Order: sequence, then C-alpha cells, then structure tokens
Amino acid sequence: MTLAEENYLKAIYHLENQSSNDVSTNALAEEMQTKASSVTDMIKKLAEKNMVSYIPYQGVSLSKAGRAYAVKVVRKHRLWEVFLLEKLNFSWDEVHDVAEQLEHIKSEKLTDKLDEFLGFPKVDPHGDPIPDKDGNFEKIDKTSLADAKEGSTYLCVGVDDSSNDFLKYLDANHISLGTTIKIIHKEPFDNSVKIKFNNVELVVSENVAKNLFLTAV
Amino acid sequence: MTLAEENYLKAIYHLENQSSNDVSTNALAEEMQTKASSVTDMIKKLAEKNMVSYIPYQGVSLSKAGRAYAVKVVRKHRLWEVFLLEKLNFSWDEVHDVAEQLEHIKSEKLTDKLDEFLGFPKVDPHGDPIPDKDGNFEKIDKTSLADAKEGSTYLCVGVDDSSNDFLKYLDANHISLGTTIKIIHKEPFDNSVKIKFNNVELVVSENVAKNLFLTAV
DNA sequence: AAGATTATTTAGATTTGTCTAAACTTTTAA
DNA sequence: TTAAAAGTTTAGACAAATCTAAATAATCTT
Ligand SMILES: [Mn+2]
Ligand SMILES: [Mn+2]
Ligand SMILES: [Mn+2]
Ligand SMILES: [Mn+2]
Repeated sequence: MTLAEENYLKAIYHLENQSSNDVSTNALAEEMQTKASSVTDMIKKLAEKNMVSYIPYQGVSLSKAGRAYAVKVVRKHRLWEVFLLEKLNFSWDEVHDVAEQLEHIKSEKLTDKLDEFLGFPKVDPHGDPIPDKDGNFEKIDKTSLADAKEGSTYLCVGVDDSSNDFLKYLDANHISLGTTIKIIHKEPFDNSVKIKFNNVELVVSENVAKNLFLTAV
Repeated sequence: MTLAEENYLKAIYHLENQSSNDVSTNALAEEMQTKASSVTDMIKKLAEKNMVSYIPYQGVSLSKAGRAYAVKVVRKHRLWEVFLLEKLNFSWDEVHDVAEQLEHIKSEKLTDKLDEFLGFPKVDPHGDPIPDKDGNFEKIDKTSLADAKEGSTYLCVGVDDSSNDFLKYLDANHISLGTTIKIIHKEPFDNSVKIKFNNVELVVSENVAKNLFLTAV
C-alpha cells in the first residue's frame, strides 16, 4: 500500500462512519482535497487490490481487508497523537498534522511497542478511541453539545480534531476533556448555547456546539 | 525536498565522508541500489535546486545548503535510533531500518522535542555522533580493530551499522559499546585478531575487525 | 597515441498520482 | 416524462522517479 492509497482508505473509513451510505466520488474528492477524476482512478486501483467494492456511478465501500487496513492506520495515527502530547508535550492542536505523517510508518513492532510504552491508551487527545492490536475498540457514547438537553449536566469527552483554531479556542476558554458542563440555555434564534463549567458561564456559537462532544453524567 | 531527494543527499553525504573526493555517479548508484542513469537524472535535479554542485563526468559534491540538509536528516535518523533502543526496547540491529522511515518526518519541533525527551544524546546506538539543533557535532576519534596495535588495550566506541547480522554476532559474543578490549595477537596469514575482554579470549575474522571501532584508553 | 575498456550521459519508456476538458449517467424538477 | 442539472467517468496530458539501450566522454593499455 502506498502513502496515497493509505490516505484514501482512511478517508473512505471516516466517511463511512459519518453516513452509513456508500461513499460518493465527490464526497471523497472533497475529503481528499482533490478532483473527482483523480478519485475515480484511485478507486479503481483500490478495487483491483480488493480493498474496496466499487460499482461505477454507485459509490465505493471498504472491503473487510480495506477496513482492517484503515483501522491500522487510524490506530497508528491516534497512538502517535498520544505520544506527541504525553511524552513530547505538544498541545492538542499540534498533534494531528505530525501524526498525519507518522501514521504511515510501516513497522508492526514499532506500533505495538509504542502502544505498550504509552500504557495501552484507550482514547487519543481528542477523545477518539484507539483500536488495539487486533483492531478492536469500544465505541464512545457521545452527543454533540448542539444536541444536549437544557438543564442537564454532561462531561466533555471529545472534540472534532479537524480545526486547530477550534482547539485553541477551547484552550483559551479552559474547556478540555473531562470538563463538567451544565447546559444553562439554548437560544433558538441562532442555536447558540449558554453553558456553565468551573463556575463560569459562557455562550458558545452553534459552530462550537456542534464540534464539542459530551456524555451524560 | 522529496523523500527520494533526501535519500540522495544523505547518500552523497556518507560517501563524501568516506573518501574526500567528489562522489562518482557509479558510487552513488551502488549506494542507492539503483542505476547510473537514474542517478544522473536526480543529480541534475539536485543541482537545479542548488543542493549539490555538479560537473558532468566529474562527479558531484554537496553545497553548503545540501550538507546542512543532509545533516538534518542524519540527526533525525540517529535520534530515532536512540528512541527506539532506549524507550521502546528495540535491539541495536533493529533500529536502523525503522529509522530509515522516521528520518523523513518533517517537523522541526518534533525533532527538537524528541532530542530533549532523550536527554540530548551525543551518540546513537552504533556510536555515531548526533548533530545538535544547529548541525554541530564532535567527530569521534576511532580506529578499526583491524588497525589496532598488538598488546594495547582499547575501548569499543562504534560499530558499522550496515549489517544486522554483524550486530547480532556482536550480541552473541557479548561485545557492546563500552567493552574494554585487549589485542592479544594479530595473525598475518588471514588478518584475524585474537582479543580478550571480560576475561574471555576470542578470535575474530578480518571482516569483523574492520567493522568494529575502538579508541585507545 | 591509438584502440579498447570503463564510466557517464542521453533517449525513450514505464508507473504512480495528479490534472483539465469532454463525454456520459443519474437525479431532479418542470 | 422529458429536459436541465448534478454527479461521475473517460481521454489525454504532465511531473516524479525509475528503467533499458544507445551514444558519448574519460581513462587505461599497449
Ligand atoms: Mn488526528
Ligand atoms: Mn485525534
Ligand atoms: Mn542507522
Ligand atoms: Mn546508527
């Protein structure tokens, strides 16, 4: 598997987790920041290698082998993120970009020894689950702040890791994984949410609310 | 700089350190396990980027920028080797191949934080010096066992890291960096050497003697 | 100082991953 | 239920890195 192929498998994996339908060429092009025609070419190659099943015009989905491969890459990505944060004192907004490179290092021994060195962590710095050696992981039960109930209290268990600016915003406002958050008020007009945590009240935009993941306490 | 370009710079760097002459196309092809024609193509590209100076038919040498870049790659390679050995308990014959991949990760912050995490090591697991952030390193004073004087006592300070089998041989015979070695006898017939260390005597072949580096005590 | 040998470069192909523009399917909506 | 719009694939091109075969330059050898 080349670097490009690995990135496509990972992208298909993420998109499959978002919508349950087959992944469309355009969605994949958007995710990969490339053109639909490039995607079609790559899909054909992955289908040739039995990593995906593909019907022209109908979209693509991972085969068993393809999913297993994607999970391995995700495992490496998240383990490296933990390493960068815990051992090298990176901040949670810095780890993703470097992990994008490290996830492609090919050495099963390295991955497993790293896992052991880190104490077999179950989640990465953004609250995403880390698959074990066999590809198994627990699905984390979470709802976004945007879907939370007024008056209820939650624990912050995850964040969307795709925007560094969002993570810096959370840092600036002292919100992190493990923060207990009470929903004071949901404003129907703009879908902003007033929350309270650590005895501070804060109004966050809909955009923030959608990217912050909680679990009921 | 692409992965291929980085590997060429590193190869030129290593060959320059071995012979002081300009590096020939064939030597580079041998080092890179590729064809001379491929080397010519790549040299032209590196010359275009001012990483090497190149006169057709006369060989190639690193420019200041090219050497600085090569040293950075070498720094990363050796730091990762230390990481793998010290933190992940790899053996010294396993670290090189994985470091060949890790040395291409592009993040100055990662490199410097890793350096700090490891306690700013001065040498890698094979006794080779690790350049600091600015590319400076001390040249290590060493002679090969093949050039050592009969009757003298030395300290083992380095090994040629290019053969895993050689490193495993040293492990099997309990020779490692820091081992004190006395030269008992040099056999002119086959250039084998009888040495004594830890109260054991051992005859090693010329091949072994050439790849084991010592410093006088 | 040729002539032969060795070293190096050029010419022309190939693979991977990408692109634009054009053609073709599927979906939407009148 | 057909025409327009949206989505997707094909055709043809390009850059990177490699190869083989042929041409050219440098170096040995007698
Ligand atoms: Mn990430
Ligand atoms: Mn993450
Ligand atoms: Mn090495
Ligand atoms: Mn080494």
